[in-house]
Amino acid sequence: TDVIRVVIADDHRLMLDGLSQALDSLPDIAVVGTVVDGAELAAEVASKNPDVLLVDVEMPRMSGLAAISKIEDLPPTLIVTMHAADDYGASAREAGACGFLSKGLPLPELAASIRAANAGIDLFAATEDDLAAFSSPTLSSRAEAITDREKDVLKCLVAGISGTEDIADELYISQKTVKNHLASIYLKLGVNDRTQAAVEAMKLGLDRDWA
Amino acid sequence: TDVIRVVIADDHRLMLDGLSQALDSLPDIAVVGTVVDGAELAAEVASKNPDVLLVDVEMPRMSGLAAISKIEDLPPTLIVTMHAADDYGASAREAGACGFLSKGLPLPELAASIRAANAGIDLFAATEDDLAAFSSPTLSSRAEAITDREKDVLKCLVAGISGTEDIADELYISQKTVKNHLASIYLKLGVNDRTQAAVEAMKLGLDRDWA
DNA sequence: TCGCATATGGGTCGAAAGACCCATTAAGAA
DNA sequence: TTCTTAATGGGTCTTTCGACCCATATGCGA
Repeated sequence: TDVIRVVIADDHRLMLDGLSQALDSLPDIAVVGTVVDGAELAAEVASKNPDVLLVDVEMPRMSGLAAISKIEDLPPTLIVTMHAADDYGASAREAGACGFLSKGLPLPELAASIRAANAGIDLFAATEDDLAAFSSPTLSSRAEAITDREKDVLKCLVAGISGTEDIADELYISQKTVKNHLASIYLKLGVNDRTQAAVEAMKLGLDRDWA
Repeated sequence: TDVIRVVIADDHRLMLDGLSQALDSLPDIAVVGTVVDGAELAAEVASKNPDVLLVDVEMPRMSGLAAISKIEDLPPTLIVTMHAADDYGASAREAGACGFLSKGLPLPELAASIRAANAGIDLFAATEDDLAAFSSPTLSSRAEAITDREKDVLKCLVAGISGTEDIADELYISQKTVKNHLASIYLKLGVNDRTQAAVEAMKLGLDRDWA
């Protein structure tokens, strides 16, 4: 599995920059291009050839919907809007979009939607259960085996709680149990000590993605 | 100088999450709290005690301006808005804000504004030149003091070389010298062991920036 | 019902880490 | 020149870590 290449269009730089960096920090998503104006979108898509498009409806000069309807070979496209209502829902579908999202959505759900769109799923027809399947990043296989409690221990590590006793206090378990979880983490991540485990966890983005 | 602790209020989760992560990734800014509703802002400010507030004007239930006017001991506060115009400029100043920004602003300029606000500067009275002084991150003074050789040791840590002996072999120095460098790193980063040092190094972006 | 994995816990023991004391050399800055 | 700092090194001591052995309860799926 390769990273998902995304192009974002939004006239608000703060939204654009913020989203870019947030999505880019996910291990399985790469923002390969951004535009502040619907009129530039077609050219950007042509040159960058992204896997998924993220387009704001409300844009000066040319609306998001008008912009995407001008694009040939439109990649899976998600429309985002300020407004909660699906005022544009129908027209978004007509324009060729495969999903319609509110900016009120939490970031992890946007990420899930991007992964779903990339997988060719029509978000208009999808249920929440369908989306749930894409909620976690396509993790490296090793990390998938990490259990909930082991994640808690890793979270302590990246939070600066590195001593066995401190972790035990934080999680309300005995020091022995902490050691057991750590030993099991070492096995699964292929490392030898908690320092390497913490570094691996951060590299895999485990400090951002898990709940 | 310590990191600038920021609380963000915005009803759009995407904006909130995106901004949080983007700002958090800067070495000198930490997002310590977020609220989706103006009504919750006062409580969050009271509990988190941030250095700077970032507040969206447009919010349901309680507007950003109404929210901050209710807060006692208001920290330096920046108002952000969707609209380019300074429709609210005057009222923002009245409400106690020290700056008024459009969401059309690029992220680096927002960061500069946050640093300026933290320094007690009134953005309403500031010129572009004043802002320029804050364009680069106030390098966490702690990290500045890290010497070349200490950086080498940190690089080993984030590269998965965590054992004293392994580091010594990698750098062609004695184990004792490694321990000395580590001890000095702990002092400068304010941590107690190599695991926390590795995590801090990655959070500060030291794994990307140094040659 | 019979596993199997998860999560919890115990103990022992050798190796490693970290805290404290210290010295020497070389390079710059005052 | 003198003073500071970085970088190298030594020794000792206590605490912690990680490896290995083990047990018990729970829940879930075959």
